[in-house]
Amino acid sequence: MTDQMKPEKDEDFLQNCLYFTTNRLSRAITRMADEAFATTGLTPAYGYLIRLVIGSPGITQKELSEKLSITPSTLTRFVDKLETKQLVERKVHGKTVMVYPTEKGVELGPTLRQASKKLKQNYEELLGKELSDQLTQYLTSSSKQLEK
Amino acid sequence: MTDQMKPEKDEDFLQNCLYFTTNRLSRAITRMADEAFATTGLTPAYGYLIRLVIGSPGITQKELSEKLSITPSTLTRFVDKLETKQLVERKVHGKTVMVYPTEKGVELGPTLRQASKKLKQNYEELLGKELSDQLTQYLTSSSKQLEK
DNA sequence: TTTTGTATTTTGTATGTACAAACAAAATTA
DNA sequence: TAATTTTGTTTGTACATACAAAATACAAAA
Repeated sequence: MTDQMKPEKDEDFLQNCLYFTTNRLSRAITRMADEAFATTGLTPAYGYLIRLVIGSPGITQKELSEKLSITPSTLTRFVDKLETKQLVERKVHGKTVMVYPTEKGVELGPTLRQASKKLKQNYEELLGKELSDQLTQYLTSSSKQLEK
Repeated sequence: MTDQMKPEKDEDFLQNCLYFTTNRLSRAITRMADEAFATTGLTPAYGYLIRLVIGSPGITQKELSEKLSITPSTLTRFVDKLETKQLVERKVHGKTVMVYPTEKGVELGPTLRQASKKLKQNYEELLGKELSDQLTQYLTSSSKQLEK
């Protein structure tokens, strides 16, 4: 296993970098996810946000931003948009804001779960269930460690 | 191993979704990468682009967008900015554009490699070399499969 | 009660990125 | 050679996202 056997390719520094490879996959999977969610009228990020709200009506924005691992400012914009579409509503309670699903929001729940399911089927078909699961698990644990 | 033993948590649908987990890690590692590259005056994406140009002077935009797995339109914007900073220059050749590093660009090379190295050290410290390497490899092979 | 601190949210601004459409050059076909 | 198709690039526009600073509101101390 000498150096002559595996010549260093020019672009290896890309393939070996976690930053690059993560973002590369992010672009690919986001494309797939957008497609799978096209029928819902929402992008996947919003879909997941609504599902959290449906699952815990009255959840605060703080909690939402933590569960989604996005910054509070981003969350504010997301909720703004969902409120405009009348899928959720805010109730201010002192300095915290609680978010509730509207009836229309609740009705969207099954459609959203459906889209998630289709997305999962799509990528599992390309990657295999093994790799998908393994990768997903690694990603979660790595995120937790890096977020500290 | 019955259902009572592992109660489904509300937010499991997030943790189990490759779309979500990938983007979550993407946000975390991008934050780290931005820090590591702060000294270079460029964000990591631009840094890698320059390194490719230094490694293959005259590389076309098409090739660059393929190696970086970004769309041609995004690449155009990147090269625009690097040209403004006088780190690369374009030479139009028919309908293709060839990109060359300027002297200033070449000089930046070592600094960029340094930053990449520091980035890698940083995340390996948090994740361990094992996991980092394994994950990176999985990410590359998954991307290849999903990009088809 | 006023002040001072702290936590939550919002706003201003910037970046990376995509898609679709426009454009321009080259290659193919008639 | 003229017309058509393909390929590479650019531009317009939009979205997810972040950070830093401002606003808001409660809590604790003076």
